[in-house]
Amino acid sequence: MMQESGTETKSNGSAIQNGSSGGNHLLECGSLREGRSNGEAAAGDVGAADLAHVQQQQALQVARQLLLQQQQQQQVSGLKSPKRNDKQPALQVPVSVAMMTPQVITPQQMQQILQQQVLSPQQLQVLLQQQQALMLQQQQLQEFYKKQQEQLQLQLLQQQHAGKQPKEQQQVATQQLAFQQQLLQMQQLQQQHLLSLQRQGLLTIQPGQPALPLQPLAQGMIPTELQQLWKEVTSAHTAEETTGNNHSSLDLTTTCVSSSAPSKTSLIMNPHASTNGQLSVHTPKRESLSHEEHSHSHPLYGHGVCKWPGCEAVCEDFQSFLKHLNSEHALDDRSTAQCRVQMQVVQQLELQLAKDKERLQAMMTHLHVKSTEPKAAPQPLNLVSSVTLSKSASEASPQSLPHTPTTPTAPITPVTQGPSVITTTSMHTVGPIRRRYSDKYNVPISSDIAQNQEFYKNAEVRPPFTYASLIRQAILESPEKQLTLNEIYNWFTRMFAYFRRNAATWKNAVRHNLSLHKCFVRVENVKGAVWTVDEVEFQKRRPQKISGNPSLIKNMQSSHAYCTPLNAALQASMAENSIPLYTTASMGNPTLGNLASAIREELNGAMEHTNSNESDSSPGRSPMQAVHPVHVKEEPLDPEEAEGPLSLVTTANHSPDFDHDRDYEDEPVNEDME
DNA sequence: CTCACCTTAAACAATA
DNA sequence: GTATTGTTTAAGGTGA
Repeated sequence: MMQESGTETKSNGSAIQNGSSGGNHLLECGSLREGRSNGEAAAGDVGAADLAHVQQQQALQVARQLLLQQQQQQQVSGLKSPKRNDKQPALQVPVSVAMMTPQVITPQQMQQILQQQVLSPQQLQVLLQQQQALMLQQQQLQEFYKKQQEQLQLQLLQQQHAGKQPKEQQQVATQQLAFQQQLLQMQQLQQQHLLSLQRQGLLTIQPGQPALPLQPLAQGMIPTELQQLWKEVTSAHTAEETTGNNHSSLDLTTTCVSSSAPSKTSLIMNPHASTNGQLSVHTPKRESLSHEEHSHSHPLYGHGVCKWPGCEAVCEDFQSFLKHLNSEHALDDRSTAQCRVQMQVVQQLELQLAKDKERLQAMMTHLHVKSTEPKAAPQPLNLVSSVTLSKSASEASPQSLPHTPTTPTAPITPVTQGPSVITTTSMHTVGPIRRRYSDKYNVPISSDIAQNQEFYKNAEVRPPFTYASLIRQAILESPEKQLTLNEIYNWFTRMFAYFRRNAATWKNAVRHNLSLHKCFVRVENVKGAVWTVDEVEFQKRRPQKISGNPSLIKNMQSSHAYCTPLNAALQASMAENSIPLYTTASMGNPTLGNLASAIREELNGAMEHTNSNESDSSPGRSPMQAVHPVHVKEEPLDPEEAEGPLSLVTTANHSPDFDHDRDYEDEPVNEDME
């Protein structure tokens, strides 16, 4: 205590400088307005998902053309074997522009929003959710990718065992490489586009981030559409097949002789190749025993249906499936072409996976989120910008260094671990900048704090609540609904990393608020004095502000609009990959589940506010969760209290969504009081 | 512009 | 005497 106060007083001067009110308010004001306008602007992009979808369609079209173009080109150029993936004359320039547009949306929106640097917990929640969704996406993609690989390998080996020349496979692989080259080209073009965006200031890419420029990699096609493409190719094949079989019916097959290297590389590139090879050692052609043994695990057979891409023929049993496989999917041009397309699908998925991984990493990097231990984490580069705060390094939260949004941050600590454990400590924030939305928008403080508990504990984010609200929350969380001043202090420091520094300032504010507001009642105790909350008094000041105020509702909506574009982007991102929208419940991580529920709550809250004015004063699930009558009141309430809107209190009941857990390191509150 | 609210700062007194 | 607690005033910012 003595120590603390010592540092307090000592640090007071500089602390005040750092957190000088004038500058703070300026910043706050700026960020607030920016945020709001941004939110509104973003609200206009609600259709981003649709737009992205349309663009995806366009991109698919272009991709088809691209494919054919490539085929023709290869036909023309004869045996030119595309070995190098890095350099290739650009031939489909406009294509990639079309293809990249959809993906740019998401990170761009994110960046724009993130540029404010003042992230409301909800925003962060959405971002975290997005990250989690991406992880799930990747998992699904990986599974899908595995399956495709298995199919592919099976087909290849089937052909091999059929005794046909390896030339076909070489062709396949060569084609695959060609396609890959094109994808790489598109990547490059996208990177160029990204860079141009960066130059225009549309994107803030921090120089220290190697991952970010790779962020929007080629991602034109989504698996379903690739499947569609597959079908198209297949049907085209079939059509031509009927007409004449001598000529290779598909352009794909006619080209590319070249060396055998490509086929190898194509196999090498796939980590599953070996296992798949093992798996498919058994020739489908021969109805061997081994096949029967593996009948249950045959990648091309499941649920009584042939899983050959585009087939879906019903096979009663495995035997009939084998017959079907040998008859319908024998080694011919069509199967070869299908196999090629399948390879492309796999390649595309691979790229997609890589892209999403990088995107995820870039997102997290941009958010300065580290999954590593906060304590060992090296300070960002820009820590020099705030030498004055270095004294706080000894305090619990080392990351107390504000930085400007434009400042390049940090040695990028690669986010290797799963993002589920997101330690946001590094999102040191802008200490003084704040945004009080919850008080005004009636976002329940209890749920906000509960759901963002870890966030507030680790990140030096100023909670968007007034001191009065926080104090009240602290008191209401206590078992006895009463706290000493010191216990209130402790609650602040325990719950919020932000309040682990500049103690003199905010402690003074706490005391000031306790004394100033009538809603805080000081109760003499045996051991001293405790503070309680007069809920009626506390609620009294709210109605005038909130109830039915259309502008407030508008604010509520605009604040809600923060989520909308992000959700749209999330959905767009999922739509990109034809991955169904995850229910938040499916997210295993409880923290993210909380975050998701927070989002839901916010949405619901917004709806409530737009729908009913009555619930404003005690909105939803009672914003001020526990409207417990104060246990003890020594002094009679002010006469005006009698005329207070008592109805406000009626709806409230104690919802123990944030139960007094425990770790009150402070001595328990004295129970007997005067 | 006004008003209410909020934050920060600071002076001061009472008390442990 | 010092630190803590509590009260009060003032100044400045924000948003309706």
